[in-house]
Amino acid sequence: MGKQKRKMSDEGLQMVAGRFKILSDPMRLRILQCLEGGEQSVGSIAAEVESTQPNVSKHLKTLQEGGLLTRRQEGNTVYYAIGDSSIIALCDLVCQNLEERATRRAAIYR
Amino acid sequence: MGKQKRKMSDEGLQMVAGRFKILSDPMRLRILQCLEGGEQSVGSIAAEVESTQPNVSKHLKTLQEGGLLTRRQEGNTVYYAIGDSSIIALCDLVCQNLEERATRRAAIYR
DNA sequence: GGAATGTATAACTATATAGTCATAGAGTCA
DNA sequence: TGACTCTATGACTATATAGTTATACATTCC
Repeated sequence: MGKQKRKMSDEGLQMVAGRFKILSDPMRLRILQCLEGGEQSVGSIAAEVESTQPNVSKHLKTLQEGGLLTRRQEGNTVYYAIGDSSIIALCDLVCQNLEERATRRAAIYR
Repeated sequence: MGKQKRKMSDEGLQMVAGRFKILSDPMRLRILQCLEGGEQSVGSIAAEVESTQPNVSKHLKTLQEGGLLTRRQEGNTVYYAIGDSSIIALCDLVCQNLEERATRRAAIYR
């Protein structure tokens, strides 16, 4: 019968949806993009994404609690880094897909 | 310098975030899962996901406008189907990742 | 101790949206 | 035409959350 796919449980769906939800905010994506270059402090991130420190702090918490970031405190400053590189791959996949769609659409209206 | 990654534009980030947002709801994931078996009518979907017809209709609209579903009307009934199979791959990726994380965590507490 | 710095949090506002119920639209069939 | 079926939409409620401002907390340095 080929690959038989079982339906996911409600908790499973909730978890997957939650994962996507974390990635469904432009500011959080900017933060992730910002951390692609490597570990960075909160203040440094806030400056780079051009947002306020409290706002960035909240997003960082969301990302870390979701398991996407690691947190390391050194003295007074806190450094965050990407803790799950598969996330970047995921984003790239979506980007690629959107680009394809755009290209196809452009081709139609050539 | 290896692969030099350019920062995405604000619109780009918005688009990617929007894509993730569509997938960030358990009911919509259930609907997608329901359509993995093939094209189905609105009523049939509503029954399978155990929700009301108006609610399912609204989610279907969201999914279709996001380019994830195709819509086909035959007489009185409307059939939706998965229009972008890469979405399923995306969900599977996340599932896989979550399972790995769970397994790893379980291994720690063995 | 006290000032300064870096981060987290609490309170609040504004906005978005999932779900429900009622109803409109549209197609089919008698 | 009228009854019936299937889908879409409008109005509404409840809930979640992004962003802001002020402030607490913690660490370092004098």
